[in-house]
Amino acid sequence: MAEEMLDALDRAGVRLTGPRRRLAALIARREGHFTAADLVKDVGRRRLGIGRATVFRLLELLGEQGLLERIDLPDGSHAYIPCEPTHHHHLVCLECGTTTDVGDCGIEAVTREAARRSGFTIEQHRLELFGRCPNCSSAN
Amino acid sequence: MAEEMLDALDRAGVRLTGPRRRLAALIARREGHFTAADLVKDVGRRRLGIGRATVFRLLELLGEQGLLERIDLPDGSHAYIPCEPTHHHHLVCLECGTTTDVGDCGIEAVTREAARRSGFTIEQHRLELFGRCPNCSSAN
DNA sequence: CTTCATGCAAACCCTTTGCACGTCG
DNA sequence: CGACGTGCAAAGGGTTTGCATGAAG
Repeated sequence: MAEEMLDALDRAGVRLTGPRRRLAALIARREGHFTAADLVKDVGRRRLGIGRATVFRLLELLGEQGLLERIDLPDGSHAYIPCEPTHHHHLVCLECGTTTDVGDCGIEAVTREAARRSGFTIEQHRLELFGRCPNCSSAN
Repeated sequence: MAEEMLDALDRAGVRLTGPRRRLAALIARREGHFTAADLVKDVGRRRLGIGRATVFRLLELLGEQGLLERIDLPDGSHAYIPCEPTHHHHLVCLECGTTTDVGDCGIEAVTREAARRSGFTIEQHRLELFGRCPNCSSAN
């Protein structure tokens, strides 16, 4: 997973520096969504000596490559989730933070219908689903 | 429109003070989405002597009443749009900022399908559609 | 060796909070 | 009059930027 990221960065023509390798490893070992602050904390805890700026810069790079997506949590804060660079939507567990991707599920039809009703030309859409993952639903 | 807001605030038991009346008027005369900063600028331009804090506090109040919704633009920034206090989704014109509400459009089926595939229990969803409104599509 | 990346700190937003004063009902 | 609302300034997060130094190819 970390390799996948590094490969993509390599293909994008950016340098595979030490900080980037170490950060990619940190991201890969995360589960579910995480915030930039989480990563910055990880970096500090492990005394990796990587600066805040570098963290944000790598998050942006990975976002451009489609390996990371920034989502907006219901409380308005931002989080990142690792994902495949194909079109999809996110399911976020509100309890443990786990995320899953789902494919189309018929949303095309919804956007077509909305376009018909409104007269808009729809260019992009964002669908985020929040709830409880199988684990957290049954634990409850 | 401003009256609608004031009525709702009244019903909610908050005081209809001068600053709140003036702010409601400013919001009512806006078209499409706007940011908190936009409102703060309006306030300054007209020398209404209303503080930043009051703007944010009213935005929050109106949000609680369901008359205003905070949406996340594709660039990650936050904006507010006036809307009806019923469940719906937003269509945002990327060119002029106009917004429209659309009702269900079949999204229930989509969430059910996503739940089935993933095993998640879905508690809330957010769908935002971005594109061009009839005006801006034809002008092009 | 040249270009690109880094760390640090400071700068910048955006939003919230504390508090003394004003005002609505 | 008493509770609630206000403006101001300061504090607080999160994110970006400027710049001298360091590493990659």
